[in-house]
Amino acid sequence: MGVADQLAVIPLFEGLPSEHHQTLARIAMTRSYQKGQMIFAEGDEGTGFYVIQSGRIKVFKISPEGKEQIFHIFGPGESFGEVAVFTGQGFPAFAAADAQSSLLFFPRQAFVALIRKDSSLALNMLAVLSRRLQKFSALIEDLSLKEVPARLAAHLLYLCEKDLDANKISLDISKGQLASLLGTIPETLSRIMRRMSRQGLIRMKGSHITILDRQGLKDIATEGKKLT
Amino acid sequence: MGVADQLAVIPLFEGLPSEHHQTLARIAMTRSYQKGQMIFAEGDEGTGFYVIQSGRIKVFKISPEGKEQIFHIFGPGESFGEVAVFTGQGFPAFAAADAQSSLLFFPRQAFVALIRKDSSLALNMLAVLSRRLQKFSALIEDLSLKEVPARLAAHLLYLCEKDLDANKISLDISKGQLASLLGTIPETLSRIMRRMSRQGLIRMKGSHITILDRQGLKDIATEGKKLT
DNA sequence: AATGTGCTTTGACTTAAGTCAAGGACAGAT
DNA sequence: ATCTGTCCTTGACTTAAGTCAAAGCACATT
Repeated sequence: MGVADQLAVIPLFEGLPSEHHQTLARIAMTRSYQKGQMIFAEGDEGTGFYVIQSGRIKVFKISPEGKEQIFHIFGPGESFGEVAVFTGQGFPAFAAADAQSSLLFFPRQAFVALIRKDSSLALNMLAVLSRRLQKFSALIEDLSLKEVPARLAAHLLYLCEKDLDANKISLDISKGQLASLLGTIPETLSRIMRRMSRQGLIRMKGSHITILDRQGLKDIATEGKKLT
Repeated sequence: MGVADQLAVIPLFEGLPSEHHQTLARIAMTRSYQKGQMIFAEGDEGTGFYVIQSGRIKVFKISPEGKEQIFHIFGPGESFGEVAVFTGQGFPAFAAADAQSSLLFFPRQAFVALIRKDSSLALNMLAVLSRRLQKFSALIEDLSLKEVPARLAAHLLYLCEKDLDANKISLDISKGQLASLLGTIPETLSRIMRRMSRQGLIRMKGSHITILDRQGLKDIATEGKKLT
């Protein structure tokens, strides 16, 4: 399968005329990254953006004391680094490979030229950014208005909807990373998970989590209901 | 001055051919709001977005316990509510008038049709959303990685750059609102301001703040330097 | 099986920030 | 000038969550 065919099925490029997929494929450059390798740093000049072919990328910030807040973990078919393309300023965060990854890099100039010609591409991009803004809103809300148990409960429910695996979740990231994604630290996460287990809300075995009381979690996630 | 001329000078519509300003003016509808009046609620269907002619609008969320987090306070020439236009889902937050305000409402369908025809408009909108994403990134970083004194210090420095009023700031929002914007509560804000005064970093008199030690504030905002 | 390295858990402690409740201060209305 | 409501400040207290340090586990490598 050629690059153009891969592009045709990812949301950002969906519904475009296939000659545009050809053009996109022509301007894209493949880049590979080892697990742990940095893709760009906060402040780096935004010379283009990336689409993930395979692997996993985390976008994050680090405090002066070294604490890390993960903004988002992206998987195949998703894009990142677009913001810098349109603001003309540097990247607002760090990006690093979370696993061996293969990315497509789209250089800024060429891509902007393309977007000028194809309003569907522009609209798709607007939809992608809008959805990201929505996610960020949710994260801001969580960080400032909810406590950690509520964030964790919401996240578990989200995972189990996504995987629609009935009630079983298998974490594909480490618990340390999950903590950072939820804006907390591993110790706190661990303690809260234990409390949830004790209360019969979940069962835990390594990276496998079973949801035992969906309603109970919902109450903690949305209502102000407390975890004892 | 007609609406079209007003539109010509706001960032979102800058650089467009003037016949497009005419068209935009034709699809826009003027709406007025009293101070305190709700413009839309979280979850409301996103039938269009708004541009501010005059007044001030706050976009915010509320926790089940009633605590409020302000996401952004928008002034004349700025737009809000765009996200719902492009995701097709409901508004992700609340919006209310913070003062008597006059807004231009752009209905979704008509606006999307326009954006399809004019790629400069699309690019402008991409820039606006990208910049917002950048702001949100900064807010997330602040909320999860920094403590309140650092957020306040950063905000004060930001205000005094914006107004470039040498070292004097006059808050145009209440301290309660400032607290909500910084993700905290009035009591905490008050205490931290007092500590900053004691340390000779700022002088406070009602809603007038003078920055006495810019470097000291910078150290607190960016370095992990503590406020005693 | 033994070793080591990197996660995860646990406990004891500290701390930033929130809650509750009581005064002040200030502005507009009377 | 006085009232009255709203916002701001202050103090005493509580609490969620972070820090530090020490085990415990688990998996991969030798």
